[in-house]
Amino acid sequence: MANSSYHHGDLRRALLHAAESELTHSGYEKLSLRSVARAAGVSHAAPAHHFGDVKGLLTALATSGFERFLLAQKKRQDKAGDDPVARRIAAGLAYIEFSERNPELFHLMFNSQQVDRENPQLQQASSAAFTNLVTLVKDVKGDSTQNTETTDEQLLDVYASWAMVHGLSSLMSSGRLHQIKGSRKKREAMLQSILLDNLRNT
Amino acid sequence: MANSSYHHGDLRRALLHAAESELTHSGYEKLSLRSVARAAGVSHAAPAHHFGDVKGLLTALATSGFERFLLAQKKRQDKAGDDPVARRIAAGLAYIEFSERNPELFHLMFNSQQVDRENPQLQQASSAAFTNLVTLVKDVKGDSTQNTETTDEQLLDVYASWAMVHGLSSLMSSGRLHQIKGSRKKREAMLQSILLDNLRNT
DNA sequence: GCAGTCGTCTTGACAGTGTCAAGATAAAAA
DNA sequence: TTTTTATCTTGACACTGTCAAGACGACTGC
Repeated sequence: MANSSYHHGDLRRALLHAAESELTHSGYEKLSLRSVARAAGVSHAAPAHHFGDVKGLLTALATSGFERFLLAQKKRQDKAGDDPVARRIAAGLAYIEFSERNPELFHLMFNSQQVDRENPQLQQASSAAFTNLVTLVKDVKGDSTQNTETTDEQLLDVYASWAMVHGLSSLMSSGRLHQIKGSRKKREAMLQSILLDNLRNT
Repeated sequence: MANSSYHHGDLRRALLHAAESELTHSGYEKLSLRSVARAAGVSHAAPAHHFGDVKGLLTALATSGFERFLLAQKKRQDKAGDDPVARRIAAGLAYIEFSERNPELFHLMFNSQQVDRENPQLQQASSAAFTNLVTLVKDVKGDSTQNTETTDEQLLDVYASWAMVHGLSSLMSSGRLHQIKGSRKKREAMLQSILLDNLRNT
C-alpha cells in the first residue's frame, strides 16, 4: 500500500525526488534533511534509514546526476554521427547544457565536499563518464586502437579537452560568460567555435 | 587596549583570520559563525556586528581572496617579462597555483551560493581580476589599442582562454587530473604545454 | 575634567538543524 | 499463527544562525 502511514512503499525514490526539487529550488548548500522529509510527507528521521546521513543523500543525488549526465552526452554524440570531431563537440555541448540546466546538481557533482567520493556507486557513475570522454578524445586523435592502455600523452589531450569543456560549463552555469547569450542556437555556435579551436591542437 | 574584554581592537581582522583558518581546515560548507567567534575568543554574536550575517563574512572572505588572487597573477606575469604569450601563461599558472593552494577559498570565490555577488567590494575585486585577464588576452592577440572597447570577438578569445585556465584550476583543485603530478616544475611544464596550445588558435 | 553619545561586544532566547536511541507498526518468513 | 525483520515515528540532544536587550568603554563636545 502506498499511502498507509507506515511503509511508504518507495520512500527512497520519493525522498530523492523531493531532494532534487529542493536542490534546484534553493541550492544544495541549504538543502535540509528535515525539509526533504517534510516534502515527502514522512517524519524527520525517516531519511536516515535509507541514506544514513545527509552526506548519503547528497551522494545518491550526485550519483543519479552523473548517470543522467553521461546519458545526455551519449545521446547527443550518437545523434552527431560518425565524425569523431563532431561527436566530441556534441558531447561537449551536452556537458555544458547539462550544467546550465542543473547548475546546483552540477556543482554538487563536481565541487561539493559533502558527497562521499569513495562511494562505489558514485565512483562507478563518474568514472563511466570519464571513460566515455577518454574514448571520444582518443577517437579525435585517431589513435583509438581499441583496448590499449591510455598513454600519458593521450591523457594530456583528454585533460586539455576536458578542462575546456568543464571550464566553460563551470563559468557559464555560474553566470560569468555574459557575452555568450541569445538563442540556444546562437550560444551553441559560439561554444562550438571555441571547442573546435580547442580540438585543432596536437 | 587589545586585550580588555570589551573592544577587541581589531576584531574584524581577527575574525577574518580565524575564518580563513577554519576555511582551509574544514571547508567553507562547514564553516560556522560560532566556531569562528570561539577561535577569535569572543562571544557567539560578536561577528554579526562586523559582518551582519554569515553571508557577510563569507563575502568578505571571498573579496579578500580575489584581491590576493589578482596580486599573485600580477606578480608572476610581471616577472615573466614583456612577451605577451609568456605573460598570459604566467598569469594562468598563478591562477591554477592559487586554486591548488587554496581550494576551499577558490571554491568559495567562484561557486558558492553563500556569497553576495552584488556586494560592491566583491564586484570591484573580482572585476579587477577580470580586467587584467582581458588585457592579457588582448595583448596576445596583438590588438591592444589601449583604451578601445572590447569587441565581442575579443571577448570570445578571452572566454576561451579563461575557460581553459579555470577548467584546469577547477579540476586540479578538486583532485581530478591525476596524471598532472610530480614536482612543481614538472606539473607546470605539463600545464604550460596545454596553455600554449590554447593560445595558438585563431 | 566631565557628561553624554555611540560603536563595540555579551547575554539570553528562539526556531531550526543533523543525529542517535527507543519504540511502534506492518510486511514477510517460519 | 507466531516470529522475525525492515520500515517509520517519537523524543531527546547538542549544535547552528539570528535577533533583542543590555553592558561596557572609547570618543565627543563642553
